[in-house]
Amino acid sequence: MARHCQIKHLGFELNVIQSPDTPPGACHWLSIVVPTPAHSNVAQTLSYRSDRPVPAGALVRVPLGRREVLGVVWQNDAPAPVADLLPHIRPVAAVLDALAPLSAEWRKLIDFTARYYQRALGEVALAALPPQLRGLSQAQLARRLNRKTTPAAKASALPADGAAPSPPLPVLTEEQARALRAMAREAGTFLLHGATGSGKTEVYLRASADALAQNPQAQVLVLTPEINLTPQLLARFEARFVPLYGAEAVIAMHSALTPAQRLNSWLAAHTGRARIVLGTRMAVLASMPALALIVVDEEHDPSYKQQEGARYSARDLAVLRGHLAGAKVILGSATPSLESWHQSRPAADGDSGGRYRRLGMPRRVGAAGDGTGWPRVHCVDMNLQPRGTLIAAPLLDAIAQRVARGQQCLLLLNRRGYAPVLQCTDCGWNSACPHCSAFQVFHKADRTLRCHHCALSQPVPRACPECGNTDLGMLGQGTEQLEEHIVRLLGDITRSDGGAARVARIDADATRAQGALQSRMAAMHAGEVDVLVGTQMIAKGHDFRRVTLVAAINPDNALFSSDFRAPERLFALLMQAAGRAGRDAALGAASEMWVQTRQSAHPLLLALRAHDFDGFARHALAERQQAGLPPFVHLALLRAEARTQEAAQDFLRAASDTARAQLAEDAETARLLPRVTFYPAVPMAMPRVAGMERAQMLLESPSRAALQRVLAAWQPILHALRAQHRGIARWAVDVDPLAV
DNA sequence: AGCACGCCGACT
DNA sequence: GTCGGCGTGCTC
Repeated sequence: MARHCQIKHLGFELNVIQSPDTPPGACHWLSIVVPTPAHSNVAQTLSYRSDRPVPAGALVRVPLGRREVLGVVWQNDAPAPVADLLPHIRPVAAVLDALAPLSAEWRKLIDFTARYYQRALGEVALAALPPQLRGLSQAQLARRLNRKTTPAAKASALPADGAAPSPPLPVLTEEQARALRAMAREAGTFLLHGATGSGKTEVYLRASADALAQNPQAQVLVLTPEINLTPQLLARFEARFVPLYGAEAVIAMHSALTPAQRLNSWLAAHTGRARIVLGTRMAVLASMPALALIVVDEEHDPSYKQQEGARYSARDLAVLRGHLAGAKVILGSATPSLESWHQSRPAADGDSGGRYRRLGMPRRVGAAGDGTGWPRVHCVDMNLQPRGTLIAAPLLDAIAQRVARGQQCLLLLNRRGYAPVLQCTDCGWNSACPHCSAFQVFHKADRTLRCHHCALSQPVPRACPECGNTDLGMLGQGTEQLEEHIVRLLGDITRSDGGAARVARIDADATRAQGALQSRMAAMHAGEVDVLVGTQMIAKGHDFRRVTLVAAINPDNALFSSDFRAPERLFALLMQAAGRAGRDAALGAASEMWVQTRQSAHPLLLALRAHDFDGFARHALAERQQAGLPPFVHLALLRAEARTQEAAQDFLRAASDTARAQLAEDAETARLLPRVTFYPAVPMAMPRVAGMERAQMLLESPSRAALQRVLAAWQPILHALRAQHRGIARWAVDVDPLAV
């Protein structure tokens, strides 16, 4: 082969020296990644040949079975495949050489992601590319690229000569300046712990400006939990950088884009035309050849963890990617995840400290004197309220006063619908979903019973389906009922302008229609709403300048959840919600946060009252350490779905037994076994969804590496076992699961 | 995942 | 006699 290639390179026609088992013209063996699903037995890369050299990272179209698919060259001039495979090797169909190859750094990132989260390389690689790229031929791609660089597009994309002077930048607070100086001094990952209103976004903007100014190619990646909840972040980046670098320089990347927009965004990032990519978790895998800075806003947000397919944490991958690319990483939050908090602990005696550098900004911008401009927290003890109270009298009073003064209120209730359960007062029938271990929720707006876990939706029965009793009762309260309730209670309250109080609701039901969320948010901003009722959707991202009262109506569930992260999430939600009140420092001191609870002495609520994240984190981390939970141990889950709970658990038990037996046989893996605990298979917290029984098994280890090695060795065992357990509909490994 | 091939019921 | 149900099996 080598001789053949060498001579061909000199321009000779050398078909004569080909032996019968050598395909004509083939002299470059390529390992190529193709879109193979996680649960397939296809190898990670497939071998193809090409008669001309193809660089690693190149996008190619290759035949796969009857189809032609998009692939990425993982290794060029790979060693010749084993002899019995040779006759099956097919040639590459086309090389999309209009595009620069994907960088080695990107390939390393994808490779790590696939291995760490136990998925097929091809699945991860192709999922990171825009779907439209799969269907594009070489010619179509070339046309697309040309269209993007027409003179007209170029002219409009570039800032005008002698552009209007950009508005003056805000003066930095001492804390902001200090944080920026610290980031400028060293490389690595920073945890920016900044109170709501302390000006974290301005720090992101300045750090981005620095990175972009240092190198005319440099790119910045900004991750945000949900882009439609944080339009203000995108608006601020555009306002700051479009005048400097042109309209094409700031692009969005998220799943709500049309396929064409997604392709365009990806191409802009890949070619370097985009200097700033602002996106959701998917954007962490975008090709950005000159990445210099990654910002992860609200780094504690659970939506950074992908919940299907490759279940990666975009926040964790951002840190890794920063390391691979030599880019700085800023993790920003008012309530950091306990993982990041622990990872950023300062060095102390006997402890070399975490790998991140922690930077604090406790003060709100414009806070007067020594105050922090933080709202006061009131806890209402619901044990002292009449049974069934939805809004306690003192809270209602406070709301009425605010409304009369022309100020806005936010009421948080994390339950959609009117009532969570419908029940017969006679025979005990209730609205249990026939397909899920959950209740169908009563939605009054369209008179339906709806299960929030499967698609089931049916008209509300007029009478009990079991006994015919027409007296059906409701249990619990949701946002619809809260809205109705507050409208009635505020009926005789008039606003300062003499009008009636206006109530609006924002939750997944109220905002299903296209643009409904935006229009309701706009009405709120315009002051056309006095009281906004909603789920946690309203606690995130949006700054409502005139809100001076925020109330959590019934947050107690989270205090007793079986999910060990529930308290952390609740604290973040309440802290975030409190931050919505009085964003203007002038109003901040006059603002209030109300919490209705039966647990007013709970340490979490005491910490909230004192605005003491450090205290909460210290307490929560001590609990985690004692209970042997992350970040002090590493977890992985094996999940299985089957028609019966028994079948699902049988599979998990077999997986555990086989794994331990096989791992023990090999000296290399036997060493790891004592370091990894296999817990018994148990039903999931929600055991039945859409007619499928779900079970899971927890694996725990103090060593990430040991857990990884065991999981990797487990993979082929699981594939083989699946064939024996026919009842298993699906199985998946979840590394670093959010909830167990 | 696609997309085959492959072996058993109601129709032009 | 065919059209087609989706059960197993492969993809360099």
